[in-house]
Amino acid sequence: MEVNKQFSAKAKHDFKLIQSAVEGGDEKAYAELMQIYKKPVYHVVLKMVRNPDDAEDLTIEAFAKAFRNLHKFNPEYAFSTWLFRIATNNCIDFIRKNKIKTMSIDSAIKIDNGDEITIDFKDNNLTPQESAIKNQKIEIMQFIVGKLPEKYQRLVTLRYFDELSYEEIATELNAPLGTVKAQLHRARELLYDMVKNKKHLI
DNA sequence: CGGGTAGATTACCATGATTC
DNA sequence: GAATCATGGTAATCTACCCG
Repeated sequence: MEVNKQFSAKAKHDFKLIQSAVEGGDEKAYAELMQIYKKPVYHVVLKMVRNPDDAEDLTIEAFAKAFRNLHKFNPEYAFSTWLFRIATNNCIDFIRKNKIKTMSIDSAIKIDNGDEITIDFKDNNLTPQESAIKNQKIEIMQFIVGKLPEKYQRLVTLRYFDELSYEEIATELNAPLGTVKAQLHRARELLYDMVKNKKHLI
């Protein structure tokens, strides 16, 4: 592990610790790294989640992840940079998870590929006209899909209206399969979101 | 039943945009 | 110019279903 000369003494010290941690399995080195960075990481995390309990958890998680992957650490960058990125990414994922959890309680949308598209609205302004709305579900569906970012429109159209397989879509769009899967997943996420917050529809 | 597979979800990370 | 947060790509993993 060659240390870049332009790093500060502090950063160099970090590298030493990392080295003895990862190569020598030195418990103390781990402890010291944690000691040094625990507070800063905690504060970063806390700012993102605005909840001390979650911040505690996420801080520990971040360290766990970082240490688990210490051998993959690229010494081209300062350790702090790397650590913070792990911490923030972890937070982002956490926040995402929570967002999903809190929605889809008062609204549900279901898409399956048997040519059936159903949308259920279940919130306070339930009216006798609700059934009428349901009759227009496909139109609504197309309307909502029309509001998606173009990228996703394409995906959703191919998948749910043209009924192509993931692989076919991947070929069609010349994109990796994993990308197609993830993007479609996100498109669905967006749809849920839109149905929930109807303001987005206008 | 079990293993094969399409599809769905999740983890991980990089980069971009925005704000301070 | 760093801090903060969003968005996106990729791959691994999980799940449900089918067919033998």
